[in-house]
Amino acid sequence: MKERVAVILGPTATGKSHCAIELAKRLNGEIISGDSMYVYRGMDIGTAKPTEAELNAVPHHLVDILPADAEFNVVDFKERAEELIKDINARGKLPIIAGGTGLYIKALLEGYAFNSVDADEAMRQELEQFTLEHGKEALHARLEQLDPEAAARLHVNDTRRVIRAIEAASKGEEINQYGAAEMPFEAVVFGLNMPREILYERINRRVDIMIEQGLEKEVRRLLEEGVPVDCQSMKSIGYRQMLWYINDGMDYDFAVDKLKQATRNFAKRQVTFYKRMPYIQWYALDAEPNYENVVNSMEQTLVEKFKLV
RNA sequence: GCCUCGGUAGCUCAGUUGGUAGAGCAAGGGACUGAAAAUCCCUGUGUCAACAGUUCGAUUCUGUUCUGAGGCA
Repeated sequence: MKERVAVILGPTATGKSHCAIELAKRLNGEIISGDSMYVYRGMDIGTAKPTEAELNAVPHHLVDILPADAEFNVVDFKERAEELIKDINARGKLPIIAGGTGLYIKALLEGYAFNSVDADEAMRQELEQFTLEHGKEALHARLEQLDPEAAARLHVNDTRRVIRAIEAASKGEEINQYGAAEMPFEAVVFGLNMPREILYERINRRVDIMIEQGLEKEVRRLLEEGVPVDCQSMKSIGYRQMLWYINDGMDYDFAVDKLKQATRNFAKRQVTFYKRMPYIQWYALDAEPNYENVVNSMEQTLVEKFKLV
């Protein structure tokens, strides 16, 4: 018998967290965050993390589990999420994954077969240095020697993926491109989306709210706490642009515009990614979404599918 | 009122010694298997301000008009 799991995903600012919490209250659920940035403590405003009250309303997992300078990746997520799903089901509750990180959720639901080669920070730095000195073509040529198939698939300029492929190949493995033959879960996957224009307006508004809530202060506090500017979390949307202002002298309003723009671009990338997840049941929302109806519909679907009482 | 310099892609501009035009940014589309809020790829038709004149042909030259900036009164 496969483990059951409900999922709510969608581009940023569509109201995923809200729906997940409502649904969890009604169906005796626990929420597993499927968001790559919610894991970091102290990064609340810029990640649009649910409020303290919301987090306490229903059990949440994979939120605030790591310091801001820690590393976290899709494999960490997959392992932890699998464990949590099993555990929550075993306790007779419903696991609900809510989040926007497409790769995390896709890898989990489709049972991605990752190879066994861990991220090797030293090697990555060395390869980056090599690229600076000899160029992207030379780096790509190295991969060509080790794994011609991967080299053919990866663009010369996509240094990040080329480095990962070399990292794996140097230990005699390849970057896998396959998942489980069939879905490892009894999953119901909901997607929230809205017309581009409306979504963009919501994003712009949400960034304005982040600014009012004190995003700048949050970033300055992280810096004071010694979080390095080049760590993973500080390169994410919101933090990166605030650093342009704080450390690089960019005009404040310009940085805020760039932040809005980056979020809009991100939302578009998310939607593109979800197109490769054909099992998503989409809810097309409008400017004033009636979340009550959406949650009712989700609840009904889950009750039928999982035969809940 | 006069003089000067402008008005070309959503924005900032380039350019055509007259043969209907191209960069950056924005935007759109796509990829994605251990950094994914990351990383990368592809895509440029627009009354060349309007009208008239010269010309085989005008966005390009000439004139007028509208309009922006600066200068002089």
